[in-house]
Amino acid sequence: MPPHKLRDVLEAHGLKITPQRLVILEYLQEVVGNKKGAHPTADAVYEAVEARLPSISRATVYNTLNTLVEANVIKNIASEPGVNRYDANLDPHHHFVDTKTGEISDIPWEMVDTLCCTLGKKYKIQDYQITFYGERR
Amino acid sequence: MPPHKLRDVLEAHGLKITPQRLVILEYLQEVVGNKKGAHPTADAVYEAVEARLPSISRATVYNTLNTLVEANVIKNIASEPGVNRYDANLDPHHHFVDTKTGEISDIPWEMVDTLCCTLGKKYKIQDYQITFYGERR
DNA sequence: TCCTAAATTAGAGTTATTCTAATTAAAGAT
DNA sequence: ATCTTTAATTAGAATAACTCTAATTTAGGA
Repeated sequence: MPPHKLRDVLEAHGLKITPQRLVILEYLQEVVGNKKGAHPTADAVYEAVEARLPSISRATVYNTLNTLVEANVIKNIASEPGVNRYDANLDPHHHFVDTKTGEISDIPWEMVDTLCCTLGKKYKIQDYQITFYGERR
Repeated sequence: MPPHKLRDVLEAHGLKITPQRLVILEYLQEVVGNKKGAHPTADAVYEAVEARLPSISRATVYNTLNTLVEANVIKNIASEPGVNRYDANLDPHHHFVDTKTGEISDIPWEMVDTLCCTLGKKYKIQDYQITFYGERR
């Protein structure tokens, strides 16, 4: 995604445009779809952006990630217990965790047949996330 | 579950029977199905068992929870990013996270209609977990 | 009862994340 | 273009979650 587009994304969500936010969002966009490194942890984001903007602080990375999640610019995913990962892919999708390698990949929404629901009577579902655990063939 | 049953569970999985393990497993079994406190974090388990066995160490709680997960006596659940919760309910089920209150409840397997899968060709699925986010009606 | 491997312990060490309070910078108004 | 205000950024301290270490205790088989 070109830089002016990134700016538009931030602006559209009422967020101030700063070099730190641009570089973090740029990185998150870049890794979407990568075989490795998609769904980075906060620390992985810090490592990556620190190379591009050496003055950046850890606190800024954490703050920015939280801000982006709250503004619905990125998502926060719970793929593994105790681990906090981020994902700039907002297309509806699920996740597949390779139990051998730990690699996490996206499962397109359409790949999983309609899932429904004796559920709607008791709960108002805002979102749901399927996490598959297994091995690639 | 009566104490001798708990012993049997540990024994059946090749684990030594210790007072610490009994009290931790007992607690985990007790809270299954509770409206609040089911799916406790390690710290919540520590707080609860420390009242019953004041000499118990945090390290033992962490070690034991890991041991029980590895022995498939309990499960480790990834309901929220960055949070590690434990669940002694081994019946197949999914989870519902109330986005208002944070309360986590079980969704029985049958409550969700058959979910399948253009998936089996590419992936060998060992397990999957659906996490619903929303509000109770 | 004895023996040995495994479990438990307190506390130190790590890692992940948040807080604090001072400094800097974005962007609307002049 | 400059000023002003408010929000963002910063380094480092603080906290939380978890693991490691090395000494001590204990379960359970011989």
